[in-house]
Formats: sequence, C-alpha cells, structure tokens
Amino acid sequence: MTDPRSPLLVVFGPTGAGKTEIAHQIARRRGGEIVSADAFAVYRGFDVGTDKPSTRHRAEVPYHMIDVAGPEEAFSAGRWASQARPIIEQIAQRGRLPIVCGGSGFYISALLEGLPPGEARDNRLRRALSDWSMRRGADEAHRLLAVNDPVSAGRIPVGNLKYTLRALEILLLTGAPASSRSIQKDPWSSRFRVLKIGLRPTRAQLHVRIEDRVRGMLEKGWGDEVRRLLTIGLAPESNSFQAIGYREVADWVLGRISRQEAEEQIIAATRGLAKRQMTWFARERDAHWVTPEEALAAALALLDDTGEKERP
RNA sequence: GCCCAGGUAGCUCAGUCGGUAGAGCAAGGGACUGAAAAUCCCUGUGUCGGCGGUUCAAUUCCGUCCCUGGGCA
Repeated sequence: MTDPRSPLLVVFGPTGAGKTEIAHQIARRRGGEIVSADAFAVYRGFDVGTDKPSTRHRAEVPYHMIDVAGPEEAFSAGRWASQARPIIEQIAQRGRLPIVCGGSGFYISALLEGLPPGEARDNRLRRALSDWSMRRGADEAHRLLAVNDPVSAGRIPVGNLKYTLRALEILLLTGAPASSRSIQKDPWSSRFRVLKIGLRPTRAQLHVRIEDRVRGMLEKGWGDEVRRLLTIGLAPESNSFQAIGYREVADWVLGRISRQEAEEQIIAATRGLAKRQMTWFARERDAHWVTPEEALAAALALLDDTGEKERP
C-alpha cells in the first residue's frame, strides 16, 4: 500500500542543533522548500540575532515565513499557522517537498494540530486587562479567574500573570471558560504524510554549539543591528525585542554592561531556551529522534521509504 | 614590612549575640491550546580558607599561617 498523500517533512530540535543546515541539505537533494518555524525570524531587521539563513542559502533554496512582519508588529502562533498553511499547500501542489524547520514548538503544533477557533488575540481587551491587573495586582486577577473558570485557575500558577490574563481574555471573548475548549478533530495536517525528525544533541554538544553561535553572532555585527533597531525608534517593549539576546546587546551597545557580560548572559539565556525547547519537544512521541550527525541520512531514508516500502 | 577589609553553594554575597547556613544568578527537572527565543512552577550538603586553642558544642570567639583587594612605607 502506498500513501497517496504528499509528504510534509518537519524538522525540529533545540537551538544550535543544526536544524537549518540539515533542512537545507534535504531541500537541495529532494527539491524542497523550507518553511521557517521560528517565532522571531518573521521580523524584518532581526537578522544576525535570529540566525536567519544566509543569502547564499536563500539563493539555493526557497525560504518562507522569514521577514514577513515589521519589527514593531505583534505576531502570534495563530497568525503564523494561518499564513504558513497555504504556503505549504502551494509547495506541495508544485510537486516540491515542503520542509517545516524550526524551534518554535508552539508554532509547529498550531500548524499541525491547530488552535481552538474564534479566540484570536484581542489587543484592546488585552490592554484593558493588563491595565486592570496593574492596578489590582496579579493575585486579584487570579482570584477573578478562579471564580469564573476554576479549572483554568487550578492549572495556572498565581505567579503566571500572562496565562491568567489570557484565560480571562478567552472568557470575555467567547463567554466560555478556557478550560472547556478543545481542538478540532481531523486537523489540517491530516491531508499530508507528516514525517517528523527530532534532533537530539547531547547536552555537552549543545553547550559548545551555543557558545560558538553566540560568539559568531556578536562578531557578525549583532551590535550594529541592535543600534539600527534602536535608531529607528523600535520600542524595547516590542514583541520582537523579546528575542533572546537583543536586550543584552542593547545594554552593551548603550554602555550599561560590557561585551563580555552580554556574551555570558546571552549564552546562559540561550541554554535555558534550548532546555525549554527539549522539554516541549519531548512530547513528540511519533517523531524520529536522531542525533545531529545521523539526521540527514535518516530524513532521506524516511522520505524514500515511507508509504512505498510496504508492497507484498 | 606595617595597617585595614575580606576569604561561606559554580558566581555575587547575606547570616549565625557559639548549637554545622540562605538569597539572587548559574545549573538541573517540569508546564505550556493565539505574546512562545515569551511566561511560569519545582530543586540548594557547601572541608562556612588551612592548622591549632577555648568550649559539652566553633563556620561563628582567640591565636597563627596562607590567599585576595585597598592603603602606608
């Protein structure tokens, strides 16, 4: 039996695992196009610090979902998924291989599994809730949630104001508690033969790669990039500016800390990110988990085998 | 050489009026349903610089030595 559905390759793993290079090699060998699943590569002007693919890479293989938003915009997982889906469909229609590659697990699950409908972020409401909680405090916000949606309140720690406010936002937006929501069956991704490759480097390997990566970024002009962003008046509270390292580089550029301190802080923050990413991806039970070294061969074998090997 | 201030968790430090110690950061583990590279939760045994002394008991007091920083020569 062969699976008539076209393949959709998904490559994920922690920062510094080498996802980009592997996806790029696969794309070159199998006529693929890459859809970046990266929450910060979407922002224009955030290049060095987000480790966007080089111009050489982009000339060799089409890349999507990069530079699709202004640096001052507030992006979201939902917006990313709804933009990425038609792109992936079109790649497949062209007879090419769509390769989703990135470290933003939440974005990938929004793409593959979907999100509850009708609950897009509401900036006005969000602002109002935020102002209200500023005056009344996080405890009071959590208490309000506990009264109206005790299940969600039980799941969200009092200290997590961001989650508390989102649950309240959903409540006000839909009239139903966040805890009663569910994701639709028959997700968008079921039209594809989804092949997941999970990269799992060793901790030691990861630490070395992260250090090299951060040092490399600083050498490639990260400081100038941040200076430029500050010059155009980008507010440091912008969503885009929450990307790891940008605040530290800004502190360095503005003379508040030394370059050495910035480097150390960024490395530590990046390690923390990698750890959280691995925790998130650990749920991917149906993924093919491989080391960075075996990833390319494993992915190619998977693409060749799946769905066609099972003849009598 | 002398004087002063320090030597406590990987780092920066707090503390014990003598009953073997705790914060932040780091590190490790976890959660995650439209801000996600975000946000949050959990985890702290370390010759309390070395050696002696006093004491039932010293990291805490005393002596001495070593190391670090500052000052005076």
